[in-house]
Amino acid sequence: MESTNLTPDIAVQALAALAQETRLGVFRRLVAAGPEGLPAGDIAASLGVAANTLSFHLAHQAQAALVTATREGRVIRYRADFSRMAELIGFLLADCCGGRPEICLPLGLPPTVPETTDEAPARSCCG
Amino acid sequence: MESTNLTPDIAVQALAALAQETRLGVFRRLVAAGPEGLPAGDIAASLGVAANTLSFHLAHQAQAALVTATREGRVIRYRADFSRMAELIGFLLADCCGGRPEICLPLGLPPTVPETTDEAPARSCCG
DNA sequence: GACATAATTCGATGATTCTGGAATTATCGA
DNA sequence: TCGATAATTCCAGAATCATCGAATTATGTC
Repeated sequence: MESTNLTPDIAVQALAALAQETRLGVFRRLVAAGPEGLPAGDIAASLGVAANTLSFHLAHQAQAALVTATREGRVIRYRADFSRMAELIGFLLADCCGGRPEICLPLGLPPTVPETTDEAPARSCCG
Repeated sequence: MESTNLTPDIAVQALAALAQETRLGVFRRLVAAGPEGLPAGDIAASLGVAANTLSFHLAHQAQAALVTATREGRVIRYRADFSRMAELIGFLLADCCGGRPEICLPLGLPPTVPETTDEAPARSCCG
């Protein structure tokens, strides 16, 4: 029942896909955009970088499986892939927190599991 | 009551301090070493890199506050700083998980908060 | 088919990073 | 003080990365 854990190699790749100003900006915007994601052009405009520069970074993130791309006519829409992010965080908690994940989970920060597990508002958003 | 959240700039710095093969190797070894940490020389030997190369990477990680250094005679001992790692993970959960941290916490992975929320068992272990 | 738009790939350039040799600093022991 | 050890800083070279202009591919519209 392990949540498939990343290898260090893959973890490095995923970390590198976020460890740069433009790239973290891209990802945060995609996260903020939610399930709809954003067209590549919108991200580029929002960040003020050239379209080809953005493609360069998106390619990295797609390679790392942190984002997905779907063509919609002339537009290519990007979305954050939360499952990969979960794997990355899982790796950090497992491998970088001394075997005690709880010491790296800011106390009471996230309502890890809200009192009522029944209906979480977040559903298919991050498939 | 926010757990001091990292700025994107600082988060990039912390991510970059891990997003490289040698550096992630360093950090994982420090984590595995536990509270005792490791002398710089031991890390270098364990990773098979030159001492000066290791210093270069350790400096990055120290700058990012992910490791701490204490001199012990001729040896300088390094330790992983879990509080910084917690901040990093906190940032990722808050800013990169669509406002719903739980979707990035591999289900039932860590016993996030044991049944009793009052007393956190993990304490001074990690400075 | 011809044209316009969205995005990527190609090519080049400047900047940054990673690495290790050599020199330097700090500590310990005799 | 001298020598040995641990680690860092200094320096240079090679490699990688980030950026953007130009060309290319893919799609939609007329």
